[in-house]
Amino acid sequence: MLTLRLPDGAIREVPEGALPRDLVASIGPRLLRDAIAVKVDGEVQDLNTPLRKGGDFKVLTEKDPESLAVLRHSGAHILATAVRRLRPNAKIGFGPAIEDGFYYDFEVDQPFTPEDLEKFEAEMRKVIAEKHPFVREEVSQAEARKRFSDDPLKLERLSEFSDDEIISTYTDGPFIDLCKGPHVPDTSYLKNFKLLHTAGAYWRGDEHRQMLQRIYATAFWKKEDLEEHLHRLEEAKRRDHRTLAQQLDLYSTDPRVGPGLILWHPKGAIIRNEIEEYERALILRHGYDLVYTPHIVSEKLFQISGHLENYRESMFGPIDVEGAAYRPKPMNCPGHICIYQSHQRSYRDLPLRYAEFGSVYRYERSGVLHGMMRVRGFTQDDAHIFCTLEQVPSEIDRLLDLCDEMLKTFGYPYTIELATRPDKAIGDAERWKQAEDTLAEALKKRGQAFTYDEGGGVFYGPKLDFKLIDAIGRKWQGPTVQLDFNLPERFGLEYTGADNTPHRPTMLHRVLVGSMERFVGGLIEHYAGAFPLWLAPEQVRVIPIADDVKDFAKSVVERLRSRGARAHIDDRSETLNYRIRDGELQKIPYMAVVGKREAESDSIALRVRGAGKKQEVIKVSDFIARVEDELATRALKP
RNA sequence: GCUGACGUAGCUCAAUUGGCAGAGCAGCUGAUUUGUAAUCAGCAGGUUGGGAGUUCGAUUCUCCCCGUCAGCUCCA
Repeated sequence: MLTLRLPDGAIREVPEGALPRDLVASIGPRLLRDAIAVKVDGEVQDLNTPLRKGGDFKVLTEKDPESLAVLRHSGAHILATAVRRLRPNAKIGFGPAIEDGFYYDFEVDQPFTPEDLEKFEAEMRKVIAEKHPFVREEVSQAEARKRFSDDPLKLERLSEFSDDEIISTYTDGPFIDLCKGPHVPDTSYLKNFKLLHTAGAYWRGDEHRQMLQRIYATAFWKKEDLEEHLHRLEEAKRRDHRTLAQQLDLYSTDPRVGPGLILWHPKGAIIRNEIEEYERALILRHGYDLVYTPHIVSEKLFQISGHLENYRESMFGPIDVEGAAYRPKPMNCPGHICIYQSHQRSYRDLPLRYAEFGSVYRYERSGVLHGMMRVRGFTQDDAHIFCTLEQVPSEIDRLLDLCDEMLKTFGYPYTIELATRPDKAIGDAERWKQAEDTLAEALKKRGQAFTYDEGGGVFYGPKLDFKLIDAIGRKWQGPTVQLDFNLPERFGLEYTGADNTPHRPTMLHRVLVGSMERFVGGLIEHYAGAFPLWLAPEQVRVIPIADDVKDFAKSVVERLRSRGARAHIDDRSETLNYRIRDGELQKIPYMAVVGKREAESDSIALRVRGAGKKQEVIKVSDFIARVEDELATRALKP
């Protein structure tokens, strides 16, 4: 007998092998109707899988988040069912639920076209209407091989099962799949879904193996949720930094320059420069020293650092200089280390914090390049902190302050992950544990919530990853702080301690924005191109209604400029409506319309971006004060 | 790098089965002097991404290269 504990504390005893369906029915017929699956001892299983263990027992309905993954996984089977009907020769790969939906991989002679997707979707609706039950069977290896004799990909997976593993198959009408489940009771449960796109995907994610055709799709319980999801995809498209950057004239690329290399236009450069100036002031306040290091350096340096050994394939090739090999730098750390080593260092010098907006070049495979987000040349706001082991906690504490201040300025909420020892790691386990604990301690001490990213650390040390959450809820890579055991060893870094003997300093790598290119790209999407005043390339556009107030308009521009605002006049001989529209499309934060009335009272009719016709007439002096205040505080909103 | 799709004026897009490459916006010139999201007219703008091939004839068909996009893989 199995003992099951229901959420209300009630205890049920059922014989081993009993079906959850029957137990749910005995709790209530209404509950059975709503039941999608059950959770036993923390594990989700479907209603028709025999119970094998006792423990906490919970019936999952549409309300439980776990049930959505079950629905989506079943959606993948239904997709495969439809594909198999229309393309009987398609070999099936895997079809799991993923974060926002599900996919299924097929091996086919002819790749899928968008028209195919429409047909598959129509066929899926038929399968759904036919209301095939998902039937689970547990079978022997031999029986399974028979059932999947025409599916080489499944046979490959079957060969990996150990003898004591349960092999289960699921059928829904005409389709059978090797699958451990769980599934919804029948195909009619899938109501709100959409096939999204196709793409190639390597079999088992291995680029040396054949490429399968993947169909991505999504599904939700409620129609509104599906629509909201599709709307979110639209919204992401609307905010695409590549489109917005073109409209706003922020950057471009040029095949003559080379793919993945960004040309910052004047307006984009203003944004970047504002960020750099802000950050420079910020880090000077936080005790950093600014340094500069060369863009190409002798390859020998990267032999010492180990970059050549570990990242050779993503470094640009050597440049021959009088017989010596030089490389564009992929990292700034070796240069900073050389500065450290330019003197003998005392414990009194530490911590030393070297910061640089360092441009680095990394070879990225052509297929991964993406706007400003993934490029071959970018500028890191890089810094390296050299300190004693004892100073690490206080340095981490400082860094957390720094990151928090910066992320608030840009209006990003964030979460923190502590990435621990990866499989491929140097240094002993003891040291890793100690370093991880140091980081965790520093976080806990200030009551900072964080999660662990097990095995996510870099080979030379654990790290803290800040994940930014943007305006439409997407996560982005934010600041990172890494502890490094490797480079101080490799370069033989030393400082003289109070005991007059040499000691090895500890090194922290940290970036705040990371790649300036990626960060600005992210900001474009976060703000949907409508930058807060301090970042806006053009902050105020002054629009004289007619030529007779042009001089007054010019004086308004001059007064704004003299207080540090980026103001321009739009005195083109276009209609007022035309110029207003242009200003809105360019997402200018403030438009100051001036006519006779304003000129006579030294005021402006202020139009705030996005506020439409709502406008107020204010004195020029008041407006300047308002702008100055907003700039000084780097206000996110007017 | 791989799979698939795409590449026509600065931008967004047209162009029957292979038959003189077009529009809107932007630009320039002129007129218009405007009270809160597109004033009117004229002009100019192209080796149809590059190269080769098939053809009487290629934006259209074939091949190679370059680039872009969706993914896969990768990301110190």
